[in-house]
Amino acid sequence: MNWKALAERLLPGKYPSPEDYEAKYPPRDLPEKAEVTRLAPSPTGFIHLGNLFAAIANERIAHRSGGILYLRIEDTDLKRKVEGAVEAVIKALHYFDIEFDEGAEIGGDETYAPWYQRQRAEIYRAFAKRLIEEGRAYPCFCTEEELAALREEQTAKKEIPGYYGKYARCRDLSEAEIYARLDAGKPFVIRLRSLGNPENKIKFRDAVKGEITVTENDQDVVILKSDGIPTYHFAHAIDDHFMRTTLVIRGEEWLASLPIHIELFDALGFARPRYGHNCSLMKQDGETRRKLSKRKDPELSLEFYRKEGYFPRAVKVYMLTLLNSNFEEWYLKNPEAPLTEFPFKVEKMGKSGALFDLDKLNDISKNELAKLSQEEMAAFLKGWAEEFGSEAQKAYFADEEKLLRALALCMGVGGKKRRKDFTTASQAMNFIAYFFERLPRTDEYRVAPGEKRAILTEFLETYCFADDAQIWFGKVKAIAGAHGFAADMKDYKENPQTYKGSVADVAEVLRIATTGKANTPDLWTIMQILGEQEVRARIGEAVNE
RNA sequence: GGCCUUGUGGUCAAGCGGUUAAGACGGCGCCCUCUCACGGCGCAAUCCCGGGUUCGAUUCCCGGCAAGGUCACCA
Repeated sequence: MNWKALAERLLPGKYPSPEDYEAKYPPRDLPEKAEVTRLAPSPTGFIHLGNLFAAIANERIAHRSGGILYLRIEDTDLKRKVEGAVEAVIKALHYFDIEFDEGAEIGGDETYAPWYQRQRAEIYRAFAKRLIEEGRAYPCFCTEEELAALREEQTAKKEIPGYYGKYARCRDLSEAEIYARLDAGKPFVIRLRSLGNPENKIKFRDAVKGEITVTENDQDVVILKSDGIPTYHFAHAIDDHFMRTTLVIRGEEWLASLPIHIELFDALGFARPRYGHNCSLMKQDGETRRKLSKRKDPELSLEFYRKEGYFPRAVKVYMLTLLNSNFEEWYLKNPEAPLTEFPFKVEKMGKSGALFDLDKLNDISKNELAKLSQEEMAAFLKGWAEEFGSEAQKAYFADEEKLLRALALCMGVGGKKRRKDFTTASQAMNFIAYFFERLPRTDEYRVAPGEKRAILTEFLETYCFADDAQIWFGKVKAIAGAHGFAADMKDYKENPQTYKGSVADVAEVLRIATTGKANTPDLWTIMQILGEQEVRARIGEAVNE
């Protein structure tokens, strides 16, 4: 077999040599321990938590080590392409403070460009041609139907499905057979001629899993599709070699194809990068759990968190607690430190998939929001309201002074005694809404309508808008006493039967009348912010309601 | 089914031959208290199973079992 001639027939023309490429994409000039990592999404435009999860790991590893994080777009499958997807990825990750050093739509060092695989067709073909010349790759003319039939046959016979060994029909086609098909214009793909034997086990050190065993590959995988575009496996080997990736952090779904990649790197004569296969985020699905999926879990898209108004740092903190088991402890000790100071370690990454826990995220969110200053909170809420809020919510920001007072006095925002009532911007907006609008009552009065009217009327008649909280509450107590409610809680608890209720019930009437809700922050403060006129108006309405 | 990975409370997990088996979330209870929230205190709850090795296994070995992943001209 004249492989050289066949290679020329299959991929005609002159291509640069491997040495040319080595010179064109030289090793990066970086400090010794620096890691080059990458994110290599396909441009579907859909990013979810799992992508963010991996992105944070890659980003931390690269930047903690003084290395590079780049963005490569795996657009070899046209069917997956969505317009504007790359920008969407960059924007979504930017929201979580993940910045690339180079890559698609980023630019940076042009040495390793282009970062779209479609634009790198030449290099893949050059190496495919090389493999054919060496007899390590060959054309395959099998049609999809033939392959499907083969798979069926193998499955029926309970054999391992795939294109390998005796099933690799095009593997040993004679020269005459090959040229006959070529002359007939039959389409073909290029396959790797695998030299592996699955009986052989390889010990492999994975950066996150540790020592693992892999089985040698024996599948003659497709490296160039019939349109001349590489498959993932082939593109991965070439790109990660020439983009000089040092550590490939990727989802563990890739572990199964690691044998292919090992053989490909060897066949190509490239030194392998190190690999770290991180576990995937899981979701409880009925009785079992499964990997988060794009199809089934739209609520786990990053967009969901933006819409709800989760604070980006909170999501990041949660991801970090799942990513590095010692992060949580570190964060407890260093609540104010920038996240970038955490000594992120690949080895500390979990080996088994964690169930996504919304309760935990919510807890973190509350705490993160409670750390914001008034200005930060206002800016965050405003940004959210502008994009996702109702007209009314946008309007809250018109009265900035009231907004800041409400935030500070009632929510404790900016102070040391913080409330943690809300986990998201949308909740926060609902929580402060009664400062700006007269909301329909959401809670029922517990006291009888007559009692309610009497209490509210007396509140309006007596001077109850004192600028001192103690005096104000003294008045409320007085009203309670006058109407047969216990003014003192201890009294009430000791002799509940002597009273109609307690001052708590009286306060609740006032609270519902002015805010519509039975549960709010300190009522006196709320009244101060609303102003006497507004309070009188609201209570006046409530009397006759 | 083959191959690979993983198995500590409901969840995330520390631990790596001898521990009262950390901590966090959630749950429950108590305290604080005009409601809620915050805060404080406390409680319940875990080493997948079976064999070894060992004076001693959650930790090491083997075998089960279970869960997850993967077996495309998709990534």
